[in-house]
Amino acid sequence: MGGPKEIQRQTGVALWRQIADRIRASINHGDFDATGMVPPETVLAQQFGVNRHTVRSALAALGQEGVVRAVQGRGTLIERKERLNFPISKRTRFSQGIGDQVRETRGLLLALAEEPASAEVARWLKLSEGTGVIRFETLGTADQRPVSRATSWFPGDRFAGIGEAYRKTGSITKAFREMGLLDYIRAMTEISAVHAEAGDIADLELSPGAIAMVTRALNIDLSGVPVQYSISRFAADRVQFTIEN
Amino acid sequence: MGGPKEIQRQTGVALWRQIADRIRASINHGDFDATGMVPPETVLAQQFGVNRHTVRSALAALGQEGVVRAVQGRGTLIERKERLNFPISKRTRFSQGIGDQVRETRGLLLALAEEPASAEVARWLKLSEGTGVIRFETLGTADQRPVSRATSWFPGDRFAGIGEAYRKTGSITKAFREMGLLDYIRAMTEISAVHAEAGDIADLELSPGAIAMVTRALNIDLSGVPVQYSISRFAADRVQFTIEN
DNA sequence: GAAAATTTGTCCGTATGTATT
DNA sequence: AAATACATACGGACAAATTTT
Repeated sequence: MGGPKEIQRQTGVALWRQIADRIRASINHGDFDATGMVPPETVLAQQFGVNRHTVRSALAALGQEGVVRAVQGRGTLIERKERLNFPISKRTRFSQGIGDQVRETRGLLLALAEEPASAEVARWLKLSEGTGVIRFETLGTADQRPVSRATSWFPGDRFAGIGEAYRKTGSITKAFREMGLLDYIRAMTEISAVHAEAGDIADLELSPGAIAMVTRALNIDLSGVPVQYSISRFAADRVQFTIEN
Repeated sequence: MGGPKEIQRQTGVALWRQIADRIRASINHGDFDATGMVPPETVLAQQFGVNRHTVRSALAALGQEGVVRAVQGRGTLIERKERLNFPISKRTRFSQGIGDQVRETRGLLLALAEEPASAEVARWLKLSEGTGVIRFETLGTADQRPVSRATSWFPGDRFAGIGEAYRKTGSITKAFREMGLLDYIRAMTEISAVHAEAGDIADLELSPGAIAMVTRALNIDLSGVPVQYSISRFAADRVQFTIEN
């Protein structure tokens, strides 16, 4: 396909938008399946008979959609996506819910600290502000792909040593069990969506402009005492949530 | 603040990124509260000592974040955002949940049609594929701002005439009541986030690159019979969802 | 391992179109 | 009608990252 593709000027539809639509269609049609990449910008520019910058605008739009991901020096990769489903219920656990969808799930402890509770953390954990809490920074992966980046807080007195337990097991549920907490309940989950920030892009291997779904969740024990408050940031193009009532 | 602002070249951080960060900071600092708008691109370009296109890259990034919204011929408006909270539970209803957060909520019926059920709709409503269903296209607004754009399907035989009832009342709950269905339950809700498509941008008054949260939900009556399946698209920067267990 | 080629990223400059004031 | 302001498109130059030679 050497000749210039049929895109039209002065129609009220911007060239970059027409080109983006055509490239998306080609991707969906499987034209680039051999390489998994879009042709170089210079090649596309020549094929469409436009300036390279116009092609870049088109690819930028597709990047925002999550259809492609540009890598400097390498090329523009086509993103394949299968979404993991996270069921949210009283029994919500990270690894359990998606256990049947992937081969391997892991929780990696990035950082662990003991600190005084902020006003927000204290409110959710029903502690006095400044009480000692344990903070986890964890990365959730499924099949070697990062899926979520979470910050969790636990009451410090009750769960001293939970860091070790988590390192050993790679699971909050199992760590709780080692600490004598046999069961817990998801009391509240809040979900919103934002544009990925620099930290998300690094931790979750996202492209700039990607979407992060942010959840704030509270877990309580069977007598209603808060045991974990966490803020998680998910790679939006790799997950969805379901609530079954 | 007349002179050129301090942005640095050759630091490994792109000029447009530095400028975006500075403009965001100025907005948060309230520097532009008088007009509610960012200064014109040409002015910013001069202030920062860069080309207008570099400023445009910065503003485009802020547009993606939802911080600003450019309007051709007018200027670049600063977006104020207060997020509406949508509780999701067995008793989930659009207007009820957010009733205490806004002064006025409305549901507007954009389109109404009777059609044969697609495979997907039939599966959720537990009908045979091709059975007659009623399709609603509705726009949800809160305080004159569009919040959600929903497509809903109802079993055609049971709810013939529901369009009229909805037009009169502006509420699904009340329309159901007029049809003799006094109560219903939210059985399932699925939440994901995507980049807004052209339709979202038009209906929800979003900027290109904004985020849409997509929910798929099923309502059933008290004996478990499906009464409504709907796919809704929310302006992500105006909403959040909470699940209370 | 080093050099060259390839490919995307950033920035500037200019011109013209389109929408609003 | 004119001025203002954003939108699109082109052209060039160089930087940065990766792959190939």
